[in-house]
Amino acid sequence: MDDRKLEVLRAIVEDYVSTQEPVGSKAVAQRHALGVSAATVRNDMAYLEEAGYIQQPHTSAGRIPTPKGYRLFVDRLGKIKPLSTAERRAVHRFLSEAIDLDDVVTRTVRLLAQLTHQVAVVQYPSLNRSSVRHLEIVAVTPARLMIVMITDTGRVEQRYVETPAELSEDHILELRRLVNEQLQGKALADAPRIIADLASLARPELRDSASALARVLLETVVSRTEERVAVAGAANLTRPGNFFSGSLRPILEALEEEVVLMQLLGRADSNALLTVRIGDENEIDDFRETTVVTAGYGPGSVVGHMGVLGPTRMDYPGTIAAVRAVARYVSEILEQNR
Amino acid sequence: MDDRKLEVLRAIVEDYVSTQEPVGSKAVAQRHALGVSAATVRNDMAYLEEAGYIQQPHTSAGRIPTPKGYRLFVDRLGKIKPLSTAERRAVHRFLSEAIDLDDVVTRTVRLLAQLTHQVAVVQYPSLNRSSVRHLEIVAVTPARLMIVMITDTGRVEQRYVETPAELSEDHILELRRLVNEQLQGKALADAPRIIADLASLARPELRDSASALARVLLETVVSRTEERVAVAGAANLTRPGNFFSGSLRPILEALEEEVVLMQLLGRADSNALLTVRIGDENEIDDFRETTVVTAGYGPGSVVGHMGVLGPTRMDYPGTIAAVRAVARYVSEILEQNR
DNA sequence: GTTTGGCACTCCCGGCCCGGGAGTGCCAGT
DNA sequence: ACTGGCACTCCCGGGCCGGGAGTGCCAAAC
Repeated sequence: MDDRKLEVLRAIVEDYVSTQEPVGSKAVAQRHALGVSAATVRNDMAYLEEAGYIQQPHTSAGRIPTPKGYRLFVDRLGKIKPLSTAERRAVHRFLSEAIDLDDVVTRTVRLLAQLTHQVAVVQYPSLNRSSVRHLEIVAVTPARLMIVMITDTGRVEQRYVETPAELSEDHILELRRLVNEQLQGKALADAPRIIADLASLARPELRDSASALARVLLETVVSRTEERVAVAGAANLTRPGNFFSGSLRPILEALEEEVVLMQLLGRADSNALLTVRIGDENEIDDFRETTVVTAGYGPGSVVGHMGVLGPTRMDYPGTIAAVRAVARYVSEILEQNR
Repeated sequence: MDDRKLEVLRAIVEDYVSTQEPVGSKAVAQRHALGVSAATVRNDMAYLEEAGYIQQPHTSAGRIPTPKGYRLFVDRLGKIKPLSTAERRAVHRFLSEAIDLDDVVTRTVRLLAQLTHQVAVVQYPSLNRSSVRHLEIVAVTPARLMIVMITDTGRVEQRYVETPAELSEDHILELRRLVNEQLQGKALADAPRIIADLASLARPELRDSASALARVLLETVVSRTEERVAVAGAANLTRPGNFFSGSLRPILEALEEEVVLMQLLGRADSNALLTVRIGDENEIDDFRETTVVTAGYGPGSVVGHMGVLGPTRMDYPGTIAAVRAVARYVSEILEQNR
């Protein structure tokens, strides 16, 4: 595979991304000073098509890249173009105004959508990668408690507990001390084990209440609300160029399914800095024409993922740069708030 | 205005809503046993058109209702059709599984979207219609506090406070007692007044910290995150019949703008049980072809609104019944959790 | 006076055809 | 190995046309 052939592929990808129209040999020869004629480009194109990097929508049309072609472009040809300093400054300013975790996530997802003109998805810090900062127990009525769990990433979870007996103010203080002694600073992944022993550590008269508490706590740390995600920029799906061959329907539906979104953001265990999944690499039927660019974020270690979702014909260098920059800055913020 | 003319209007609205196609005189005469011929119906139609209740998309097409026509239908003709018992049971089961306020809102908005096949919008309980259940103060570091406010509707707000001096465990206990004594059970609308005096009630050595705390508390109760809303069912915009004459773009954009959504849900001060705003009654340009059905909800008094948004050609009786039923049941749940 | 059947008229809609244009593949020449 | 030329293919948009649905009006009937 010739150097010039690679240049031709790059030209096709770049032109197609910016014009959204199949690109012909003449256009490539003229607009990118390759120093060869259109006929030569045609020969190279025939080769690239044979090799599966580009294709024709129909005979006698220009060429468009295949997923395989985009893959080669991303891996070997695209030079990531960093954000402008103005953009960079805007990111910093906008994110540093966030007042709490919810706000950080909300702002992040909007920012990503706006920077990339695509649909953005941000996962809330995953509970099983966080640790307990504090557990609070509040009496709502004498036999009804509210427990509030605050994690090191700033997530707050609350649950109600019905206790078998009425509890005095002192009892509550005691329970609060107990659970915090045991759980504070511990990783949530380890919490179930600790919680199992919780009741046995309480004084006999409190044991029943403690085990009711433990039951709800356990539910909280393995809760199904664990994987929350925020979405923004759905309107970008209707941008002229972002038109998907099918209808928007399945995409819009998928965007409301947490399960699907989590699948798109990637395995929870992946610690890769940045991932680009192109077309059918996504393994979900409705996303055959979709590219997903994701990055992990977190203070030190990865606690969640964020990403952007758009048509395979996207501006890869720009999108990758934006996702990476935002993920880095959010990580910094979480680091500071620890 | 003749009784039969009203029947003709009802027939037109019902047929148009179900078929999405202009309805002609023949269809009306046949399908709705009016006992008159098509020619007679034509005369009535001419009258209804003259009066502004229906219109022709073009000469020699059938008629479709105007917003004014829908309005008359809703006010005088539509008999609300209650949910089936199966639906009713599904609503109860689905909502009663909610584990916290967030979950209630999320489930509600999905339920509404699913029941009505439209876009659903639910406002979180408005802070200034709630009261304080409990305030929690947690030391993150000796000079950094986290305050968590829990309202009677179950909303949780958190903020960080940097204190001018390091505080001992006892100091924190004291501050916690102070703010709870002053604020517990008080309406948030009254809170600013109370907070203003907070610092003066603290012991001299805590006064600086108390006023730092008060500043953040004040910010919290008048916070701009006050009006949170949840949206679901955007995919329903792409249903065949829900096709808006323009593109989806402006609608999708509006759905991500809290300000616009709040405007659609209606003035915060409206206590009307149920509101239907048809077409240009919405006073927002992008929603000229949209109907919004909203209801207030809350334990006893209204603390927020929920609603459904769809094309003017919607199933009014069904939608109204669904919104009303869900709003009632959510109110019950909030009542129980108090 | 209201209702009805008849009838001419209007307008949309889908299918069809057609010419222009863009792009290709191939070939012979450099 | 590259280039210019050329015939070929196919999409696309515009224009044309006939069928069908629905109307408005009128004269006759109830």
